[in-house]
Amino acid sequence: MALDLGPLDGHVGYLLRRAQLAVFADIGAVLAAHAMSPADYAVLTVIDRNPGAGPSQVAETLGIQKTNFVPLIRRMEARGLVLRTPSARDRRSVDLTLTEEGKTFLATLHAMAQAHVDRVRDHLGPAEYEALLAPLQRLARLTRPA
Amino acid sequence: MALDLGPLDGHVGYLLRRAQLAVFADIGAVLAAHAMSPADYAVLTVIDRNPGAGPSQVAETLGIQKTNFVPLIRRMEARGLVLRTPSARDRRSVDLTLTEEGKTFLATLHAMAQAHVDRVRDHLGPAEYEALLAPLQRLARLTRPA
DNA sequence: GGAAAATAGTTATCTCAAATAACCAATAAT
DNA sequence: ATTATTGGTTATTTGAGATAACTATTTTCC
Repeated sequence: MALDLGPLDGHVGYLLRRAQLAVFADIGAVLAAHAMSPADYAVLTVIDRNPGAGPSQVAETLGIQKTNFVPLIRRMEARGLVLRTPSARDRRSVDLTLTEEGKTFLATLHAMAQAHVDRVRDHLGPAEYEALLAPLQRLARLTRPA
Repeated sequence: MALDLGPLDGHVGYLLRRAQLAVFADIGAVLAAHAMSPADYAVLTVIDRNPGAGPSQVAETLGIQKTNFVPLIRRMEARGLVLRTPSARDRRSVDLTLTEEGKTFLATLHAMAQAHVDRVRDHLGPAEYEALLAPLQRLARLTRPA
């Protein structure tokens, strides 16, 4: 049924895309059960680790455009997971923090994410899994120099 | 400037997404200079390797929905790169082949793609690059069992 | 001290890839 | 022969991500 991919199945870009789709299909389905997207999960995680950071910082860290960040963070606020409080230092700015509910919710998300990562590691085996992470991190960092 | 990613920077899914974006930024820009998308390139490559295959097969092989495949292949046809001829065996079906122009064009695309892959390999070093491919292929294959 | 430039947040809008639904003609299945 | 399936297509929707433009503040620096 499947045709010959030719040089494609040795191309990093092609493989990265297909691998990413496959992995996101799994984690995406898990998160969707809680009405969360991978981006939502990432945002909560970063806010948890950097309480008081502003939208621009969080968005830039995750490679999200600040303009697209607005509806996302508003959704999180509306769900009672995130607090947007005017910043004391800079009256233009907003401090983002997780609510208590946000923190406990994120904890369950982390557990699910860990289970997902375990599935991936099991599928690849520990050695290949470890071999995968370093180059991915190296490549991922390429985005930042923007 | 960049905040703490917390557990995120060890998560395969997150790293895959960022790495894929970084890599696609490079190859995408290269291809865009010839008014091609990565998907366009992949389609030409598969047709070249499997002359006479039909739209459904090509689309499925690449994980593209057949309905979204239509405008793409029509664009390639309009550019004189692909031939859509009625199939002899099955009168519903269409045989896809590259035109001569399509073949020579694809050859230049392959050269550019190879230069891109070389850049990535140089960035990672040969060892890490090789270590990356196997697990990616394993993960990419997960998509197929659909 | 004050004009000019940069920054934080926002709204509104656009583009484009991917998903859904519905359909026809032809072939395969029972 | 009737039914189900398959290959190709149209039309439409959804959703992510990009662009433009604006306000209010803060920073820069002459």
